[in-house]
Amino acid sequence: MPDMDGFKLLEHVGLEMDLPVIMMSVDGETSKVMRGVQHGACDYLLKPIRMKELRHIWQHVFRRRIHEVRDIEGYEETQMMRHGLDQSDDGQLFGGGDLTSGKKRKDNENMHDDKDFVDPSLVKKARVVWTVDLHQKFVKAVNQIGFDKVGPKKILDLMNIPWLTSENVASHLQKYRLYLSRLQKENELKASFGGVKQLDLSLRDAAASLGL
DNA sequence: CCGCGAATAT
DNA sequence: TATATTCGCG
Repeated sequence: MPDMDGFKLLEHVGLEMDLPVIMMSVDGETSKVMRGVQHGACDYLLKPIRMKELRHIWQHVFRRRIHEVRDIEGYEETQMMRHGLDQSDDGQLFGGGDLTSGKKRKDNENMHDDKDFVDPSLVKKARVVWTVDLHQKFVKAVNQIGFDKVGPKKILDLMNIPWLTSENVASHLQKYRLYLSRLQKENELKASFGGVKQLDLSLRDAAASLGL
């Protein structure tokens, strides 16, 4: 990336993609690390990264998530301002029992022993973006089937786009129908009350309430 | 169980 | 607003 560094990328991701970010760099300068974390990175790991860190990398995301939840719910809990610098190898990423001195750490969700699997609840499924291109295929399929017989499944098949689901199509179809009915409604009104301007709104409402 | 689609949620 | 998810129905 000739014209972008990790920080700029971090900014873009945070702004446009809603993905958790963990920065990695050989540069351990405190200011850089803080900058990364303060700008939304879940953590900042120093290279070379050790296997243990990698194995527990999800905890960085999870820890941050817990903080967010607690903030919202108004928990106070004095969490030491720890930015990413706890390079302490397997260093208790959750700050072990140290912070909450004395209290024993119960089997919190933290204690996850299941090593290697990423919590699916942390991974967001990408939203489908209905680009013009995609929409055109959609419309094409709809017309090809016939307005009356359309269903998400048929459309999906005709569109032939593997990653698309029938739910995606169903959702879009719902919107599409609303859009069409809106057009139709306007046309009907214009047809019967052509030039009338000021009364447009009240007439529409009257017609609607009468079930016309 | 499946496919829909209206309602509702995010 | 755009898209996702839920839920009752046939």
